[in-house]
Amino acid sequence: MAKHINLNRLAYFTAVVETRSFTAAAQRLSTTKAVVSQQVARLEEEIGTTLLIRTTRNVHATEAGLAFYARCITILREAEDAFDALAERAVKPSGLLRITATFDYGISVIVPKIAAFTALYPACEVDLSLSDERIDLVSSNIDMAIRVGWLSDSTLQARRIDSFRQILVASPQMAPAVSHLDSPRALETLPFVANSALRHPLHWNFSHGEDDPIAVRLRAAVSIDATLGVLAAVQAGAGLSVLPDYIAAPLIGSGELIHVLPDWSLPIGGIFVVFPAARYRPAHARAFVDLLSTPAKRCYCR
Amino acid sequence: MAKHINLNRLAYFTAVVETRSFTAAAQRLSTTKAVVSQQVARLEEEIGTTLLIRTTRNVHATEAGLAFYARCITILREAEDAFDALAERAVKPSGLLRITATFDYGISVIVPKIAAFTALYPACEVDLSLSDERIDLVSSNIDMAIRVGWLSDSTLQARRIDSFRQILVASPQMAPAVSHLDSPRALETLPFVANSALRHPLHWNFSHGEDDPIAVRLRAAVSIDATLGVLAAVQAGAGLSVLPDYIAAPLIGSGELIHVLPDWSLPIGGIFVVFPAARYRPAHARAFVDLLSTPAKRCYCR
DNA sequence: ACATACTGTATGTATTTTCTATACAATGGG
DNA sequence: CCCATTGTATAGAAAATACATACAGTATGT
Repeated sequence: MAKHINLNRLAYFTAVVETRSFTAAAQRLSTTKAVVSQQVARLEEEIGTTLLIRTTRNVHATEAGLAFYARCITILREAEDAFDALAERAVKPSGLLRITATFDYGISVIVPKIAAFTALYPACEVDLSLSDERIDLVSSNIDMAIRVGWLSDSTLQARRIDSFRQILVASPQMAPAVSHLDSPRALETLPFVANSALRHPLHWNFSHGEDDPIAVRLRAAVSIDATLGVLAAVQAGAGLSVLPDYIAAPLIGSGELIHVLPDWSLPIGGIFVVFPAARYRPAHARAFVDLLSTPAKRCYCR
Repeated sequence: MAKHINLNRLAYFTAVVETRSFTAAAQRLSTTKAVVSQQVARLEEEIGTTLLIRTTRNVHATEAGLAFYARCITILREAEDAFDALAERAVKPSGLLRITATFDYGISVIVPKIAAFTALYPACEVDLSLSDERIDLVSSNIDMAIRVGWLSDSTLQARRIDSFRQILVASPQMAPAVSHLDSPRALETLPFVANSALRHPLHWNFSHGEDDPIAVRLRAAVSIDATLGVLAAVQAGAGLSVLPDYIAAPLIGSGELIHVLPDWSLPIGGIFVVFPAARYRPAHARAFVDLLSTPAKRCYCR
């Protein structure tokens, strides 16, 4: 068996056959005739067959050369098509985009974005997986994950696409107990719905203007490991809790929740999009991130 | 438009997809994993798309990579077929073999050889062009020419496959005039049929044993430019002439011609097969030359 | 839990291949 | 017969590839 086949030489050979000239072939390939001559010579050497008969004035293919040429052009045509298809895919978003996001942010922010995205790029399909677990992007073949809070795993490529405020809320039925509060200290005796998905569900730093933040340790009446569950508990009157603005703001606006201690603020969190460690991002992923990064016209608080 | 496509990288990529491992792919290609890694990385760089997602423990193709892989395997399969077809053609004689030969030698020697050749290689067809002219092998797309005598054109590749004696003959009806001759000198007054296809149709050097040859200049009663025409003239009694042994011997054996001055010999000529200046000879041409070179069991003179 | 073996990648160097820039022999046209 | 043009040859430069090794990360086996 021959060592290895060098497919790159096929292009030189076909160019010579088609132009019936080494010089013209060199021009078409924008190289020199010496290179074309050498490449074709090596091709013939590799396959041990004379493909072209050259005189100083004329070039034409042998019988074997003609048969080989016929195969070459289909091979080259197919290769070109394959590369073109990739290039098109790289430029024009298409195909299936697999996303994972947390329940809360996914439902309230990502789903509307996806709707806008598929309207913009009809060639794209989106598969959204809502889960608060940290799924392995590679083994699940996921193009991007939307993660809320603070990044822990640093091996993956991430990009901050948004930030969120955390808001202390209560149900309107608790208004009598919370509307007169003027310091976070007073919260320590009130029932609190803990979000056990957080790293420190009961420890909160409240800031007021330029003053130093006040660290408060709350008392968990209920612990739930999903933000939307916390919301339900709060709405059911189980206690106060902290919710991200993208959840709380609409409900505060509609009066379904009340903003407790509105002059005090909690740390700002980040929304990150995380990618598998791929060198080149597919076009649909790039396009979706662009859409995510465009400033939404939402203005939850204030 | 991208610079240039390097088709050689496709083999590396497909090997990784099929083995699901860079290491295994390297083994299959009998190279190192570092090379495979680099080649695939460059392929991805060239096309600007991530084809494979690698973790330290696992490799699998992206959506784009899978689509590209599907195209790659057909391309590689076709290329392999194309090269295999060439190799087979180089090994197993097949296809059309174009030969040109002189009328005389062609008819008396080549045609029987061709019959044997096509019987031996049923996949071969032979196109024999009988002509005493020196045809241009390249422009006529001829695989080999059988030439008789002495080579003049040295740019072509040639190989001596046979030699022939030249025999002074006459028709039996001239026997009274020639049977008593004992020296070539006596020929100068006899009618001679000149073969004007030769370079010096009337000038002949007769040798006798170890003596110096005797140069004789003959008188052309008739000039004909084809050996078979000369034969016909001789048989018609137009005069003496010199014929190659492969023509004369059978006729002498059957008594249709007589050998004049049988103790004197004329220069030995060569039979040459001439090829176009191709580096690699097609298999059917090689096989035919092999057949030509096998010593025929003919023994015309003596 | 921890050592281990194995993964893919990175790096530096050697080797091969390809390119560039000539010069050259051969050939056909004017 | 001169001259332009053909394909090839050659040497040196540049690039690509191969090789050997080292490394970081992670499954696996105990």
